[in-house]
Amino acid sequence: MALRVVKEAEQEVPVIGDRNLRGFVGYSLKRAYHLIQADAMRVLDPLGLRISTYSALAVICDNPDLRQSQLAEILSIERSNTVVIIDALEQPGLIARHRVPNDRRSYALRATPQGRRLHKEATRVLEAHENRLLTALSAEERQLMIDLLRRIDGSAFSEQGAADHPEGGHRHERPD
Amino acid sequence: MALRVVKEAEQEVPVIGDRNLRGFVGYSLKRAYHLIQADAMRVLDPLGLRISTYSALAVICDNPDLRQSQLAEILSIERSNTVVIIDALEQPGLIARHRVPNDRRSYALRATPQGRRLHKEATRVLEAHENRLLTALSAEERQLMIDLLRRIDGSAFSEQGAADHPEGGHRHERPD
DNA sequence: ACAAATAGCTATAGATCATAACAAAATGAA
DNA sequence: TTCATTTTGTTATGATCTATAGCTATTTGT
Repeated sequence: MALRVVKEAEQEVPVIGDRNLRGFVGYSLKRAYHLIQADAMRVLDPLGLRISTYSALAVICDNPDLRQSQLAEILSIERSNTVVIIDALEQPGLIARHRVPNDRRSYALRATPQGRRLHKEATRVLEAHENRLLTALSAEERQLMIDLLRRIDGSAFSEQGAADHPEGGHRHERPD
Repeated sequence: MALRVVKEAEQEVPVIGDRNLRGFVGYSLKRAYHLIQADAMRVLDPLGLRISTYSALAVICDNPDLRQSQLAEILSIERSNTVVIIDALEQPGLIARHRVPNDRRSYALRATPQGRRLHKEATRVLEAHENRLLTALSAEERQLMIDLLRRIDGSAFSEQGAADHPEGGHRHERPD
């Protein structure tokens, strides 16, 4: 399964692999994310959830009567993408779109009892999944990692970010 | 500017946001990766590169005469996906597929002078991009992050199978 | 009253990754 | 040698997540 060394003469490629790429945070980030994401997908699949639907369900459970735009902002995704996610949660009856008395445009999202139950179970499953994948890190190191990661995407806005990007920045806000 | 507060009476949703999701390393990983990936894509675009093609170009530059399967293994992607990436690099003349004397199945990948030049420039651009996005982290913290991340995807194989490399690397092969 | 902003929605596309199946070539064993 | 197996590159296809543009209905603000 590892690479087969050329047994013949051949040119004997001196492999240094991805050593130089490793200097980039983004590269290691990508590799680690890919591993975790694939396994999370795997363990969520039997529950009928994907990563995006689990995240949305979790936020909705924790923030009753949330609007779809608020959900989009919390998860840093586009409003348009929340629609299909919400659909996927509403269809099996995990959440419900309730009308808001004073605003007929928006919906108040609320998890159903089944939704809350599934969320609980999915959370357990995901905690087991992280414990399985992160055995190489202590609890302190995991928290440290979370803190470091959070400082990355926290600084996207606070560090004079959103104001001076006329175009081509990370878009979460439309100052237009 | 986190959440938009409802201006009217409304139900005043008490927003706790994604606090519970933040307990998962995977969630913060995803957010941070998404930010970095989007910006990396943006800065690579004018050079005609995507993240996947840059990564492949970098590995090919550092490992002359690499085979496509080896590239796949180093980058942890499927062989089938290397094909289109290699195509995208070969078409503008950044790399070339050379025939291998003793094995007519495989190709020896080698970067052209233009490929090496573009790789150098793209690397500078990406370093600037990381310096811009990671201002919240010191150099030591960035290295710490890389180390922590690497321990995640390093442990993916030592878990049960691949009793190969104790040394931090990935699974390549034995140079001997 | 009416322009502007907001909420949700549809359609579509790009990027990454995985899987299955295939042909040509190399390998290994009978 | 023959022949089954493995390896290499390849094609086709689908899943996931994300972004963009444009649309309708509603609300807001002047």
